[in-house]
Amino acid sequence: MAMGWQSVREEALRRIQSREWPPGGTIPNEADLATELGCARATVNRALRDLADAGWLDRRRKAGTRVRVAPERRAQLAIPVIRQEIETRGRQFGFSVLSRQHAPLPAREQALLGVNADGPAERVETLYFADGAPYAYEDRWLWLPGAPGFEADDLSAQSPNEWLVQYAPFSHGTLTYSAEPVSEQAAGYLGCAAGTPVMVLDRCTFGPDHPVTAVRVMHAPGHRVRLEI
Amino acid sequence: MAMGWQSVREEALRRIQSREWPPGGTIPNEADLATELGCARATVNRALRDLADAGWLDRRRKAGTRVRVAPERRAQLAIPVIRQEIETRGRQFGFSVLSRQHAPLPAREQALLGVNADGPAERVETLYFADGAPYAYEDRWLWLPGAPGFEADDLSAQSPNEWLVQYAPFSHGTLTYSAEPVSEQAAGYLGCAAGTPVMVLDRCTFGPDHPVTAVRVMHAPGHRVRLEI
DNA sequence: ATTATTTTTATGTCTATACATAATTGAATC
DNA sequence: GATTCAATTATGTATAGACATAAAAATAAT
Repeated sequence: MAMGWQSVREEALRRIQSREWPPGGTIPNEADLATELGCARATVNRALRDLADAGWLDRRRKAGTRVRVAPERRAQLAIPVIRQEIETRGRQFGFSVLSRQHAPLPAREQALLGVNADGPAERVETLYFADGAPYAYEDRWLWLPGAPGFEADDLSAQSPNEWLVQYAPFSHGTLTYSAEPVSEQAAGYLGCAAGTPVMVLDRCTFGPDHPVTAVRVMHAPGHRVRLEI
Repeated sequence: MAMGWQSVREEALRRIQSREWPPGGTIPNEADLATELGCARATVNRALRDLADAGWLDRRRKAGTRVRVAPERRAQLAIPVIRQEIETRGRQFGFSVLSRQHAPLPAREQALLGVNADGPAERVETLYFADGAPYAYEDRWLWLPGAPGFEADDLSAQSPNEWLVQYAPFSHGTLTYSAEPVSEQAAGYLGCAAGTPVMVLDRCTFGPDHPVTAVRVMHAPGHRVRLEI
């Protein structure tokens, strides 16, 4: 009857979903399960640890393992890299840098990035296309010390979006989606009426120590953000 | 120098982020690393497996372990349970069931859930409040065979949202966010002008075998969806 | 009754060893 | 050169055993 950890995981998940192990209840300990299933405790441990990571179980030393009443379900969203987003749908990717200039960080971006005004910064406005049609308008502020080499790149080969993925990949940050009426300016770029509801993504990116960039992406009307659970 | 797997993970991540192990490059094999760091291969294995799960490394048998060029960063979104969403911000949760009736599944929901029209279904409209102010309007369709017991509940104690979390927790599904002009009816409930841009969440939930529910949630203007990476 | 202390226990982790498996490498063959 | 097949190798997994650790439970002291 020897089982691998994946089989143990399956069996345990089956018992959870069938309520053989009811929500909130304590399940048998690792040693007993190992005996019952005919495998080593380490194998059971790996399976149960995996289920705990996935949010099905709660484990605490001595207290034992219990079935989560409301399994913590997390939806995962792959970080949007616009080129990928477009090309995986079989459409032609394109972009055009609308403007690029050095300028002091506006107050809003200073606050988002937690930087003082004095650092050198650059603003880049970019329009992205899918099959030639406007896909998104991006207004990006870079804190230059956080993105060394960006200044020198002419962005002819790759978009700012891709540049950052390639040269400043080791970062964390936050994404915030909201629904807003599109600004008059962005409406012009996106080819829609001003005030049309659009998905706006505000994204802040930080390197290990320093802030890197704050971006506002206004998607063309109809854009959807899809997550799986 | 003996290190636990977490220290090994830290050290490996440090080498990746410092480019001591450059993007695209192959890193030393587990056995060598174990020797270098003074621990067992299993410990290194666990650390590297974890980094691979997190998207930093690519591992293939025989081919070895290499550093991902563009680390796959995923943002995680906790599944929105409206009560939690509101209460974690220190606001008072409330809800009111606007309507509840049996009706055949409309074509749109049939398609979303992959069900034929014949099954019994129920529609529930709910308005959610935060500190007494409208927070979201929910239009939910339930496929009753997938939610046994729902019909009998009078929803006085808990909202449909919570009912499902509690009684049909073992599910998967999809979430789709979009920005749309609010319908005239929903605008009335939410207390805003018709056509105002709002975040709309379409959510389909499936049990292990059967569909359960299709929901459309229209959030009050200004709603934000925040993800961390 | 309350508090402090010890014991118990289930999970967390590490180790050495072994074998399994996928995939590359290289040799043998056509 | 192309194809087939075997050898090699790095990761994947399983195991028994050991000790660590957190926290509950039991006990002792106040």
